[in-house]
Amino acid sequence: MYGLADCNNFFVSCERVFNPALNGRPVVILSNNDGCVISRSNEAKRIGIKMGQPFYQLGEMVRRYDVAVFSSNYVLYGDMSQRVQQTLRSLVPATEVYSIDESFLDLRGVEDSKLDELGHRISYVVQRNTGIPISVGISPTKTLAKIASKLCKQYPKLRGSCYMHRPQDIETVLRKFPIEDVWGIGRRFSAMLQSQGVRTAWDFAQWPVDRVQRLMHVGGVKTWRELHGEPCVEFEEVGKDKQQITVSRSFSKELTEVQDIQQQIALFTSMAAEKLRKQQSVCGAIMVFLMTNRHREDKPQQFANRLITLPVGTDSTIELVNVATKVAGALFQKPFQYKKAGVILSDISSKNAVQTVLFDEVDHDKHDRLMSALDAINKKQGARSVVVASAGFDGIKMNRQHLSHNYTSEWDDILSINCQ
DNA sequence: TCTGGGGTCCTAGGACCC
DNA sequence: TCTGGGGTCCTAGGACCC
Repeated sequence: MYGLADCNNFFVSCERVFNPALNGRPVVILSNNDGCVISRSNEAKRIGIKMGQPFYQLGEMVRRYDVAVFSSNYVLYGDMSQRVQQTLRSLVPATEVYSIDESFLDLRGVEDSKLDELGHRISYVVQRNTGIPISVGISPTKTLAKIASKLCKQYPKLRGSCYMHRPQDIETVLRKFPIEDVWGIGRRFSAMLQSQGVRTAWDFAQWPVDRVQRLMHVGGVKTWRELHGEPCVEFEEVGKDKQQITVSRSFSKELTEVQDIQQQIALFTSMAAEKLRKQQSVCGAIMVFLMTNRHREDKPQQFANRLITLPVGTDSTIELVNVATKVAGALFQKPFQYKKAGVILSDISSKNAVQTVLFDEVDHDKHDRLMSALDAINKKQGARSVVVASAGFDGIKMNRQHLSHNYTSEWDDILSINCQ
């Protein structure tokens, strides 16, 4: 049996833990740059605020319904996520962290007769220890466990956990479960299936498998088999290293000066290199991209990007920033106004397997020592205490007008709460 | 005025090899 | 008239996830 523990309205729930006055009110959390709604309380869903909706489109609603609005505070959410994961680990044999607000639970070895009780215990203890409400689904496959956990959100009488295992129960649920809500069925396949008369997970499960293979390839077949109770998506306990590391942002205002672009690219590259060193990897290639505002049809559009292959795999901020800022300078063109930019590190491999070259122009040992010192200082003194000069001290040109406190990590914030 | 960010996997097609 | 066969590797793009 697989379990899935999914935090309810996670970002909203994190804000509510430290600000209980938000309970009962519509609450929304905005994406970076205060752009779109990315988390909603049930009250916010009820008054019709959509996932991904641009914030400015809410207009009058915010006042009319007294909606509480927050910029996303990833320092806080990341920390709360750790607490939830830690609690989960203490309750089951193994967990697989799937995203910031979801973990799969390995329940092999747990007696079937105890699963229902265990699910409810997990839900209760996580809420008690962290303040975060969660929905636990338990079923023979990951896809079915996801469906079971969604049922909890729909039916409060399940009290936070749903153990769905009897074939007749699974059939009853699948017959009502909308196809577009099934894990692995996205917008495109959902539209295709709807056009073929498939409305529910059950309708889809009735298709012959070769038809699924023909129209939806291996991914579709996996989903189909999982709905039939045959596990196809394995449990993966150990966190794998990233094969690709991206840092990109939209800017609050379009950038039109090459120096500004280069400074932002230098900063993004530093952040990406830091992530790379954290997983003890090196990258063999770096891509830089600049893009204009795709929503402004009245202005000239550009998506400029270039991939640079490095002679030797590296994790040095200095080396990567050098390459990236040069590329950014070359990509930049005058009439365009850039709204977003980013870097992608790829061809990632383990640091202790670096291929050297005969005529290496960079003293990698020296860079290693410098990077270790830099990471150590920034860990102790706070992120970006020491930066490469080209990244500047201004940070990212981003809007965050509704930011909450870093309740779990910043002493100053805690003091300011006590003073209120 | 205003519209997020970061990933993975799979497939098709081209380049290249013998 | 008529132009092999079978691989591998790489990349771009499309699908999906949160």
